[in-house]
Amino acid sequence: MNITDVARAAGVSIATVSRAFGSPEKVTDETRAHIEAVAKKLGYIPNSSARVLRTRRSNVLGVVLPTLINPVFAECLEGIARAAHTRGYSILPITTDYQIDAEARAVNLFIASNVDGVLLVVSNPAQSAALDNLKARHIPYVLAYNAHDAHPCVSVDSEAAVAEVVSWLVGKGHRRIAMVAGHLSASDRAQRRHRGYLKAMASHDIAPCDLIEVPFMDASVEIIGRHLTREQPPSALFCSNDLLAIRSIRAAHDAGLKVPEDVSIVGFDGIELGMDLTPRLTTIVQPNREMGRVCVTLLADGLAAGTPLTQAASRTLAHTLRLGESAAPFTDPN
Amino acid sequence: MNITDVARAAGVSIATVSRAFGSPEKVTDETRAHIEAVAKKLGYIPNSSARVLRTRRSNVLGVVLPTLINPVFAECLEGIARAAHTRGYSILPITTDYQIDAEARAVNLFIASNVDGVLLVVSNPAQSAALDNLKARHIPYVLAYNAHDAHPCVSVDSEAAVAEVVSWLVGKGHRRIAMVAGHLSASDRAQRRHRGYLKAMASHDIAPCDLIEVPFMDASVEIIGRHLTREQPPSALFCSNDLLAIRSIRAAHDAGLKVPEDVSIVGFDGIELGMDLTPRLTTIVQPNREMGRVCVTLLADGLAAGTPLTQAASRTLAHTLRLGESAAPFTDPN
DNA sequence: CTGTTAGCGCTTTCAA
DNA sequence: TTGAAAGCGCTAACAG
Repeated sequence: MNITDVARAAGVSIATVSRAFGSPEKVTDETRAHIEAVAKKLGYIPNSSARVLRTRRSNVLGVVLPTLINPVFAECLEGIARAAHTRGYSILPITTDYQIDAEARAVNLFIASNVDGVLLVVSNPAQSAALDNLKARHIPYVLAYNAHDAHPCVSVDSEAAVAEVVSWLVGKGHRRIAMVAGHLSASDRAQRRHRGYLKAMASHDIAPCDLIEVPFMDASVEIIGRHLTREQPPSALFCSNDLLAIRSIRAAHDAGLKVPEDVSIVGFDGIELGMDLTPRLTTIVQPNREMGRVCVTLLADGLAAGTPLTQAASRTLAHTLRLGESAAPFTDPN
Repeated sequence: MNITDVARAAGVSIATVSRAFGSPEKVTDETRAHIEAVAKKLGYIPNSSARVLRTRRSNVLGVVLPTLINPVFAECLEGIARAAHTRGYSILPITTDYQIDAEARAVNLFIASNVDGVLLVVSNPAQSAALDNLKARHIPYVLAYNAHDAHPCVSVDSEAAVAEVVSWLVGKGHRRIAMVAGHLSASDRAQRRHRGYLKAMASHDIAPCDLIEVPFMDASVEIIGRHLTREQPPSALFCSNDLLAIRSIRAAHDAGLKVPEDVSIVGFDGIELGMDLTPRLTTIVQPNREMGRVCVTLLADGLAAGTPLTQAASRTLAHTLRLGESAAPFTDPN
């Protein structure tokens, strides 16, 4: 079932069939209707491999994300999918599970697939074979959540956001505020947030606590628990993401501590689920869906205009501090 | 940068380059190494549109899921992605947001893309244009989470699972057990679970409560709350999925009820997050990743064997009841 | 407005 | 083992 079959059945040339589908305005309403009817009866669907091969355009955007288990990226992907669909693009999403070489593999697949543009969340934009490859081939790309001078990025001002939430905690009387993060080396996001934490603490003339680094998600509850039960435990935990905040709440509970009475816990990301949790998560909200939407817009507009996308296209989106129930004013346990 | 460039640079014919990539054994080790070196230097990546057009094989599996916001499907997709990668397939995932016509559109896209097989979670397998289309074109497909006689399906025994958790509640003294679900019409899963609930209640000679139907996720907390504060409120809530269970916990809290002391709440799905919540979710665990893996295996094996996939290939995977902290023995409030 | 035709990059006979 | 050449389905000149 191909264009030739349809042409024969409709009694027209393949060129006319092609036009009826690709540029309907170049064909009489009558013949177009006829061809559509015939095509429908035959169940004809144009072969996109052939079309892509011929036109060198796929109307596909490649998407590289760390994981979909973290709802942040699932939400972002929903935003991407919706915006892409609106603009006539399909998406080809790949998850890397935080493996850097998977980023490069994904990009190779995208190149083979003739994607028109790529949207990525990478580990380290400063040093990325995947990005080098895209740049060398002049394939338009945008980074989401990452922030780097040399690349077009859509992100929030992490340092400012962290400063905001840390200042809020300080304003509520907290002094022993510890930060919880995954491996800092796994993402520039965690590093930025950590830097924000250090700066914020310094700006309030408070000594930062040692970073609570959680190398494996499985062990996180246990590790956080150890820090909550040590001598002079923190009265507040700033978690690098909401998933860690959820686990911190669990760890507190296991340690016999009440949240927020005994320990305040704040997150970062603003996953939608956080609003339905008990206690509601206090967190920095990033506009995750919007983030995806803006990336697609940048890509699609650049593609439409034929202008290459550069770092100048970068956008910083607004974040908000969502006050939930997982953080409260400091109360002296003594 | 195409096969011709590489051939020229390597001083061989394009056929030899093609073989060096596609069937290395048909080429001398020496020439293969030479071609690989040249190709690498040139950054050559074979154009898959051309390959697919020529071979009519894409090594791509289409995947249709309702949404990735529900972690059940995100987890399943992780299983799919991993298994697909292992077997040399890429995946092309599409989310429908529970819109039936989006299922059909996705399948059309898959056909245009020459996918080798399709994995779906549909709304209603009994009546699905998407499935009809796949069947008519002899494209191998498997359903996940759905269960239907006429299609190859990978699922758990929902009715048995629901019976298990309801019996557990009854065994703990609960009698007023209500079920919470989204629109029943939106998925056969919810319908099956509801049927399981009715049967289980009947088997214990307990009158079922009216179904608490939650049409929109946004309003769910409020709606569930109304049911918890009515005259003779249920002492236990069986939720059709974990996301609803989380919202039910929220609703209970808002109504001034303690979970599980005042009301027991159980879910269905076994999302990984449930284990880290406070209280830990009591729920029926489906092997979500495994589900994805099995689907891919079925598809890939069928493709390798060249045998069409039929309902005979269906698999029922084992579920488990995970006892968390959100459900406890019934205590009379008086 | 419609038809003819070349060719996108690749795989695969068929011959050498 | 390698090369020459046909052709997968489609689009876009170009001609009429």
